[in-house]
Amino acid sequence: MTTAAETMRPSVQRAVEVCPVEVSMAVLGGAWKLSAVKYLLERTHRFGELQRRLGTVTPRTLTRVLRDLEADGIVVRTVYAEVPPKVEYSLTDLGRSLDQVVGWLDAWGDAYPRPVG
Amino acid sequence: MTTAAETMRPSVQRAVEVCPVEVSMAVLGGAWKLSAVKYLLERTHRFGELQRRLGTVTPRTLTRVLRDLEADGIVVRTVYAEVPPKVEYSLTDLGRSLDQVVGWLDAWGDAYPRPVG
DNA sequence: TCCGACAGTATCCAAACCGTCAGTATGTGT
DNA sequence: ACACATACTGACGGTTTGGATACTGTCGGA
Repeated sequence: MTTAAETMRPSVQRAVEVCPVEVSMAVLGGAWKLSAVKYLLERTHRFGELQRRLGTVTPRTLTRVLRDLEADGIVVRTVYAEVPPKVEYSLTDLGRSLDQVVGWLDAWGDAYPRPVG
Repeated sequence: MTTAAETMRPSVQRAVEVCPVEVSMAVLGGAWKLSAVKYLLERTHRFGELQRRLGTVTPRTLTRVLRDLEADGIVVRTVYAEVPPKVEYSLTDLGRSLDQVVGWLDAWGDAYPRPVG
């Protein structure tokens, strides 16, 4: 049999040993991840669409980000057997369950420096 | 004059250029950070208390985590001129404003692998 | 015939992150 | 005399993360 722990990415596994919040941060932390999720909450995107909306991300990095999110069960990757290639990214139920927090973190980040001065 | 941007840590500054959610992750992302905040939401802690509650964190790492949180306006560090040294860490208003999200992320992380298996 | 769009890969490189180990200073307890 | 507790700091190193740059293959359009 295969337990969930065996297929988890190393950083997530480590987090499980420590604290639930660490698990969340292991899955959602890191550059571009939540921005990508934020756009995917809007609607399904193609690879190039995400790249353009994120602005300065390189294809190499975006690929890694999306592959991690896929491995963690947040996004689904759908490949169409067409030429030129067409690949769509959308959220799983688990990914959609992030709607609230992402909205919250977006608002908090937007207001961030202001409480200081 | 001094703008907020000038005193921000580099990773936070970069995030500001990208997206508000990235700002949140720049401030809150990384090992031990949200776990520390979680305990500090309970009450003020001394350095050693936090270290023991976090379990396997090294003093070196914990220091860096707390210094970052201080620089980002999340925690306050109070040093008492005593021997042996006594240092207390507590949350700022901004830090306390994380109560909801931390609770949410803790719950989400706790439930995490179950939706899959 | 050559160019661009598409969704990436390959390879290399730099910075950030996090950990280990050793050491600091001072006062109390045995 | 010696260890212990406290809250660190410094030097160093490995691993992970993220970025720069160049390249792949196929098709439709100019």
